[in-house]
Amino acid sequence: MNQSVAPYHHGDLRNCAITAAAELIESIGSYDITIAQVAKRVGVSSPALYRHFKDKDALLTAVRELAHIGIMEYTTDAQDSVAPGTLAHIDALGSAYLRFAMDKKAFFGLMWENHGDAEERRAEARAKRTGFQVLHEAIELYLRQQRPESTEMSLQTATLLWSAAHGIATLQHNRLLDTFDQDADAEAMLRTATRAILKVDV
Amino acid sequence: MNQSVAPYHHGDLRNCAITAAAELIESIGSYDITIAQVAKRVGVSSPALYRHFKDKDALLTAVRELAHIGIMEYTTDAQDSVAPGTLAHIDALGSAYLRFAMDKKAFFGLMWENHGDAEERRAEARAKRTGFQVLHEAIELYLRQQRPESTEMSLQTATLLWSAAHGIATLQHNRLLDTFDQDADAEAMLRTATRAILKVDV
DNA sequence: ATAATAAGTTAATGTCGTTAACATATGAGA
DNA sequence: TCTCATATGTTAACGACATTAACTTATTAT
Repeated sequence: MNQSVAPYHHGDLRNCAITAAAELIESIGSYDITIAQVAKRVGVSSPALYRHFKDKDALLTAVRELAHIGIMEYTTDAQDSVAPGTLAHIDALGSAYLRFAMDKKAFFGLMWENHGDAEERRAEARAKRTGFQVLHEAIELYLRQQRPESTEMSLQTATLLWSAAHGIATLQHNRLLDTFDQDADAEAMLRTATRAILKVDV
Repeated sequence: MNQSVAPYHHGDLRNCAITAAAELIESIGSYDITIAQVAKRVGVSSPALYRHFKDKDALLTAVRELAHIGIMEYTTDAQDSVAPGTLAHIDALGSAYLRFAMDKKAFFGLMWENHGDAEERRAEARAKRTGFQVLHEAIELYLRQQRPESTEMSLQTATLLWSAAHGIATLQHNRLLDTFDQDADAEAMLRTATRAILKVDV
């Protein structure tokens, strides 16, 4: 049998360690954590974790997966109350992205780091692409309905809009938005960017 | 006398250490360096550096200043060949930003980290604001000449354009642009974003 | 010339990631 | 049920690192 979860001695150390690491990160607001801290939190010795993770980075990679799930939840929730392919839909996706970045600062920072071996990176790229697809589909639908002549640009448009959202989120994350413009409002900025990029008259 | 540079035993350890750290960062393509590595490069013992820097982060902060100077050079060069306040001027600034991000990957990554004590952070915020001012002024000039009715929006416009550039640069830096769109071209994207945000017909 | 101080040295400390060597629990098959 | 291979855990130990302590030497001001 090759069940992915093997409750031997501890029961489920691998998952507990991931959860503990995530909690730790959330509680200290930084992903600069220690194997020893995680081990202590689970009530196990540090080397025990090496039975389940190649190294510290493998543990963080697992936490990054959690973060991807987390942002996907924000995204999914955001879509519940909007009609697919509307401008409101696209706004809701952007807003979810910005809210996740602020609510879960440490996770947001962590999930865009890129360490890990090639295999881990490939897996993460897949997760990120999946998140991107949601935006891409919303935009493709929007363009097909509102600007059919631009439908073929949907991929470029989605990439650009994601970049804008990511830039706003990142700068806000680093407190730079305030530094540049005391009155900056991330959500308003993204709405402006969205309309400009989709060429909707404001 | 209180000369900021005091050439005692070594001559000018402080500056040499900063330079050595920068060279090291450039050569390994990562800002994950070690006090010992820097000390060795300068030919001095590790603790010697603590006569000049409160801690490792203070050294990295000094390197960040170098990085800011570096990006400012790209910016200044970019402005040499363009007429102030033109669209070409704004494009040149954006292009310089993207080129710096790719040419000096490690520095670009380092300069947006925010560690350090409050004092250091304040100093860095000033440097960043100075860089931002260049874009802000170019945009203000552009709007005054081309879209006088939007001149009052220059600060918001500059902040938004910077965000877009930063997002594109960051995603490219993390290899995510390729992940989303195989054919993504950062410069072309930024030009598109610029025109959309400035509401110039393409 | 000398005292104060600036700037360097080696030794030592504590933390961390990681591996080694060893111990024990679990499940599969005799 | 007994036994063994293996999975999972423990403590001890190592090397890298940031940092501090204690000590030494060079420079400057008097």
